[in-house]
Amino acid sequence: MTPRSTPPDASDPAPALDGRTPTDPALDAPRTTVDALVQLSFLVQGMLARVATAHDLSLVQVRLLGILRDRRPGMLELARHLDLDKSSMTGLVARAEKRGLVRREPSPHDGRAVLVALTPEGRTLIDRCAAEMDARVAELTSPLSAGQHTQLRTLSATLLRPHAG
Amino acid sequence: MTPRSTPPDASDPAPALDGRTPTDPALDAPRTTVDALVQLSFLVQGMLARVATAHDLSLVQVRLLGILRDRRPGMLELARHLDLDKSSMTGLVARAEKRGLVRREPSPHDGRAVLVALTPEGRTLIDRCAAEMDARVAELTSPLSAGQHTQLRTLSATLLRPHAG
DNA sequence: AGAAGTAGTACGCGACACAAACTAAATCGG
DNA sequence: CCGATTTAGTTTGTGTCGCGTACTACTTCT
Repeated sequence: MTPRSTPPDASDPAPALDGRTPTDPALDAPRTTVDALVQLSFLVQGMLARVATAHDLSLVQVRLLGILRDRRPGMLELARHLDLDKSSMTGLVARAEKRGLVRREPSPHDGRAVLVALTPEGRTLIDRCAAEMDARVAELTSPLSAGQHTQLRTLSATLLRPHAG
Repeated sequence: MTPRSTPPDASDPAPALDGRTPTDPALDAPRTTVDALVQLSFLVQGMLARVATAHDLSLVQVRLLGILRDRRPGMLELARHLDLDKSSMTGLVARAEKRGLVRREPSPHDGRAVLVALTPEGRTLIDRCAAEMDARVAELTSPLSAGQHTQLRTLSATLLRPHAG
């Protein structure tokens, strides 16, 4: 009864990659680990997106402000963090700037570069938004026992570790 | 050494809600369960999005085609599944139709309704795409032991159950 | 038959993302 | 020091996406 060393279900034919919640009345638990991860990611992202739009922000803008909480990067570094083209940053930052959430300042060391920083209004907004997101997701995990919390953190760490960078 | 009964970290002040992978060299494991879930969701969604764009599809289009794999819903039902406004469906389906991935047919029972179905080309594409997504995410979970696979499925089921519907 | 509800579309708007072309500043090789 | 190259960022144009509003056509209720 040794656990087999191959993942038990990676070749299942029809994973639920559409992000919908199955409507089957009885057995709607994910049948494969892949399904579990995909469905979970859609659930979490949906929550985050809902909170973001409640604050009149897109998810990308939340990520932008979130990065700026402890950094003052240039446009290119921002683009790398957000996995966007540099040309996409211009509009993104411009819109945030027009709303007074963000400030552009010239780099002291590089005449080409622009540093992006949170304004006090931006900080207030992202803090409020992050707190609410935290609350929502915390509520999601509330049915878990303390041991399950630990399990989930451990599993996530294992999955995230090879992708740090 | 009994595990405490309160969730250990739900009130941590600064969760990494920006979806970036921490760049700290040493300790980059998520410190809270919420962080773990959020980071994981961004990682998975990023993978799915990359595969989708590799097939010249958006994530929403993949979800659309995914739903149609085993259904032939009307526009309104599609909108409900995708959490979109019904007016957003028109364009979405129209673009997919223009690419020959999807077919609109009148409902036999309701003169107003339109049923949306996959074309053979659409089925080929979504199958290929889903298989690749499955492979990517399966690769992500490959460092997990068989027991950890089960753990993750169980945890996900617990988290997803209250949100089925 | 007439009133009310429902399914879908049309249109206008803005956000978002990319690619390609461009400007300006830094850096490199000689 | 000077020209060539690289780098940071913007501009412009195109297309997707999503919403709200208004509209049409068909059903359903009474």
